[in-house]
Amino acid sequence: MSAHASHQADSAADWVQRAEAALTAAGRKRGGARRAVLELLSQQACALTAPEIEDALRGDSTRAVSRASVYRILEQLEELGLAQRVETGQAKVRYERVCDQVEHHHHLVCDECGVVMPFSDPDLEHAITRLSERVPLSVSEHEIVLHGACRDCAA
Amino acid sequence: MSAHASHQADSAADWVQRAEAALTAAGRKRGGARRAVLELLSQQACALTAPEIEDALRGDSTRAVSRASVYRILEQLEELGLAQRVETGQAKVRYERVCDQVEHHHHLVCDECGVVMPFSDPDLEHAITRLSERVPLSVSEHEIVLHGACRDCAA
DNA sequence: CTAGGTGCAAACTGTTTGCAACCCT
DNA sequence: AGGGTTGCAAACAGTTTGCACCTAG
Repeated sequence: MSAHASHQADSAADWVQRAEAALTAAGRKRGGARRAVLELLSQQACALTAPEIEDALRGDSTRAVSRASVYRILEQLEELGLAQRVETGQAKVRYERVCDQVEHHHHLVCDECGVVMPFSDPDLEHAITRLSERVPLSVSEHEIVLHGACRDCAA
Repeated sequence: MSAHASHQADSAADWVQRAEAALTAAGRKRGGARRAVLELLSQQACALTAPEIEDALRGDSTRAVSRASVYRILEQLEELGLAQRVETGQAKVRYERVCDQVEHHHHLVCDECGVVMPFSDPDLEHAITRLSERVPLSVSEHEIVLHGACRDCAA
């Protein structure tokens, strides 16, 4: 872990190591399934779904990991802040009417009780608009969700 | 529907009316199920999931609407820009490792081919940070997803 | 030995689809 | 009459859970 040959590879290895350490610190034992998932995630440039992880590990060289384990492992990693969820669309979606009079807005979600509240912010929209022009995608929509604890739950 | 008694009610009625017009313009006929869904959505302050809509219409006074219809109707409304999807968490999620060296980033999703690409923008983060302090939620995380067509698909 | 790790299969929940009946225009 | 609209039920896909067995510490 010396120089700067392959930042990607290095940081990947570092992450696996850091993850193992954090897991141990959290009082967990080692396991082949989790090791395989960590290894796989460490080599990814971007987010994967649980089924994608399951398939990758089953089909590919490495070690096959059962569906249940994949989910349980991801849950652990998220709890320890070693991995993060990313919602990119599809399934378990909410709908609301689009109305000119109800200006464009986004959502606040309380992860405790599940309430969803709307909010809007001009600065944010402005930043998004400018950003949309510099990105390798012909942006048609955008979505922002802030997660946290609502006043009742935070109390 | 004269003055300004209830802005909420007025805009809701307007939306239903506008929706019906748009649907007719798109060559669709009327139907009781869709009418019920429009009515329900028009009265909501924020986003609902399909199951919530189904339940609300079944249990409550109005007209019960079958699951399939709810989904088909929402799909139509989305196509015509009368309703919008909002992802607030849960199901069909992607995971990626959290790594200090890989700075905080968000995602670009091509709605055509499904590719997911990462991006990051300081201005945006700044706007989010400031916003987080003014919102009725103790924000712990945020998520931004830009949807559109990637270069290949847009070509 | 003991608690955590893993696999398997069944249960759930949200979403989609095939098909027949129905109603608006 | 004709085509969009609905409902019902079955099929799907992602996620979760119960239970038995295995394994690191």
